[in-house]
Amino acid sequence: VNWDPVDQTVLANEQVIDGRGWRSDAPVERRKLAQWFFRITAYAEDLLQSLENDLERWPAKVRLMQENWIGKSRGAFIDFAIEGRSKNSPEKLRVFTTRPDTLDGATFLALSPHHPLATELAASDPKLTAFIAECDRVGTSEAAIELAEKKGYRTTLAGKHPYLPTGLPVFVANFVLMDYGTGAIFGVPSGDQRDLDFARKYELPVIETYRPLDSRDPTPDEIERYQAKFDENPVVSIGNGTKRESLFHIARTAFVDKSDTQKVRYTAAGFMKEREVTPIVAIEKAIEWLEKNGHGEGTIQYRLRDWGVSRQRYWGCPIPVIHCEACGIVPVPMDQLPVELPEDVTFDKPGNPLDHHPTWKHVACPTCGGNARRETDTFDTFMESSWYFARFCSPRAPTPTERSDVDYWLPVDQYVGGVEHAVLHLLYARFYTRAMRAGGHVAVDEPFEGLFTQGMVCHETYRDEAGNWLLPQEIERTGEQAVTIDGNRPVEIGRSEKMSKSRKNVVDPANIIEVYGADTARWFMLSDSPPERDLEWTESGVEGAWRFLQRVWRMVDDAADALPPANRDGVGAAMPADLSAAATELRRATHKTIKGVSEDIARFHFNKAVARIHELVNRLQAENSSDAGIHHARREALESLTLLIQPMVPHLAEELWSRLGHQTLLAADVAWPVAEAALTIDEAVTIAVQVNGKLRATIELPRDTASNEAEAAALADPAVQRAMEGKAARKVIVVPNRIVNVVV
RNA sequence: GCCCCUGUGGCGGAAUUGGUAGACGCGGCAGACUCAAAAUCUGUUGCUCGCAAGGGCGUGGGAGUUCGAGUCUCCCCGGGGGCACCA
Repeated sequence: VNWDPVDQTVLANEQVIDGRGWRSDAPVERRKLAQWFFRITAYAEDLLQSLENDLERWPAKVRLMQENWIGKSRGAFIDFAIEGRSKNSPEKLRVFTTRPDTLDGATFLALSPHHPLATELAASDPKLTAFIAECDRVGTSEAAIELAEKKGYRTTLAGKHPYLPTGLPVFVANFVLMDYGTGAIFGVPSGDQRDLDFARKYELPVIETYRPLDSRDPTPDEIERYQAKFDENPVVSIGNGTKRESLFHIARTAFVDKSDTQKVRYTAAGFMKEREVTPIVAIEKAIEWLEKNGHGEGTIQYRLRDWGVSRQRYWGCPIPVIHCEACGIVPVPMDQLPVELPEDVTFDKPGNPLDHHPTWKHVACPTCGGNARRETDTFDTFMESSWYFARFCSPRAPTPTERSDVDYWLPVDQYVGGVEHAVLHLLYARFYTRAMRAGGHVAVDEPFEGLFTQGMVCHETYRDEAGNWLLPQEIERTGEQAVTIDGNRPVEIGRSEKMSKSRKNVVDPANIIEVYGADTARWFMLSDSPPERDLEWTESGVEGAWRFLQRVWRMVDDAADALPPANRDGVGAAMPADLSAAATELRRATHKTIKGVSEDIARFHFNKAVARIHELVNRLQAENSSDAGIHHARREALESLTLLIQPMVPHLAEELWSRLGHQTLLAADVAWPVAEAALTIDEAVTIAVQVNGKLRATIELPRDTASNEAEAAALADPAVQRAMEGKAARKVIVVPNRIVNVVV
């Protein structure tokens, strides 16, 4: 773990900045601590499989992020015989590799500084002890790793290659991780850039294992030039004990290719007869050979690590465990749960207040009654969010869940959240649900059937000449420039970013609601951009939304008195049988809008739904017919409009409903409108006519006009004839109700 | 470094999934109303040549497939995100 020696607490990777604690600025150490973990790795395969099979309504991006995070790798354990070891160390060193096919090129072995063998060697080697301590001082942050040099310490041990005479010196190396694979690796400089860099540094040979099929052998001239360049670190190639020529193409760049389609040529490959195969095939051949000859076995490794849930914090749920000298670790008995936090804690010194508390941690052992110590670590904050949805189904139940309730409600039909939880909350909750299933608390595997990841709200950033961040209301914009409101100091306009308190690019919803009302704020947010994308908050955009809502109100208010009486039961009045053409056209517009908006909302395309509503309003305002039927059609249109905007602007919609003469409550009493199918289809269609793929005319035809008639109509169009320049049509493509393309 | 997404007017974004590119909104321009302004309304608004009629060009760049490409394929460039001593 990352340990902050000043604050005396574990830090998450995100809280380590340039190798130092984010608050204390002290160099972070790596420390081995007794911590509680949840064995999420036991579900690695299950979690991975369900990503593909059970989460169709999750965004592909989130599924991919989880897939990468779980990080499944097919590979092999290889056991190398070790020479020069002490009597009680194991005979063989086991390494993990995803590329057993490159075994020919192995020229060294490397251990993690925390590998048991390294620890053992360090006991009698002060220099190695110092080297390991140095490795520990380097933080685990990205920046620290970037800066850290790849360093190795050459031990007196040597590994034996399974079938080649190559000697394999054993290093302890700072870049080998203890918690992935076996904590030991074999190095293949020709097939891995990092191994190549390492080989250069410690003057290890580079042995080719495979090369592109189309590569040729180097000419003597090239070898000479190559040798001149790298004479201090010669590249040699040995296959089956026979000396080969130097390999210029791996001089500086390792050849790393793991294609499952592209074959490569293996230059030696003692584990198979074939020479030209894909690496994927070669990997399986190598595993076969290892297993048959007792040098190792095929395996699958995951990058996913167990979930460390211990926190040295006061604000958390105490981990319900008691440590007893005599009985070991004892769970707190059911009847003593929940363990409650003491309220008389102090925060006057660094570290965990629960640990400092004079009495809280001293308890009797539930098993033997002797003196025992309560666990003072608390659970990670992600614990609670991992199962709240199950608890919410029956919040007052005496048990964690009530099966009849969770069976009824779960899984969650539609979950909405930010993508930043892709490999935090969303992964933990999936794991936790599986654990709850195993414990009989729920019956489902997956907590969230559908997932929608919405974007962030963004705003421009502003700073004064001193570099201080300014709130949007502290500045005044004029075109491209901006000045402070008070002192007319110049303001630098920065790029738009996710709203945050630290950058002050926030807009207080209370102000917006005060000036424009909540309906306007909602309407703008929904209309501006698709919800999965970031939203750029702009004053002018809000103004526009506000203007539109004013327009809708005026339109309904002006029209209401001339309409036929409202239908007490709901939408619309009975339509007269002999509707005018204009009225029918208006009805079509209404019903097409109902259909479109309903579909858009179901697909989360709120901005498109808003656009359609705009179109209907524009259409209604342009309507200037005055026959009797139009008033019926208008009532239907206005009431439908009111219903369609209700989910987005509920206050306005309720007012409109009332103004339209209704006594009922729109939100509670009135059903969502249903489009009449016959009215959602136009009788005439506009068909585009192309000549050689270029648009030359559009023609109006009745819907479903026969292809030969559409063709004739297209060819008769003067603009089309002009474009054809008197030539005969060689070919005419007709797509019904859509397009006619004339090829001349 | 590896993996993924993305690129459309001045801006946010549409485009029935291979069939009229730019819906709708913001912004701009012109006009009406007004003593004037605000508000509102009308028209116009991809670029370009043209008095006009009418052309030409156009979805980051280049090639390809197709009667037809924003949409499909390949290469390149830009932007964003995820992972990262993972052997």
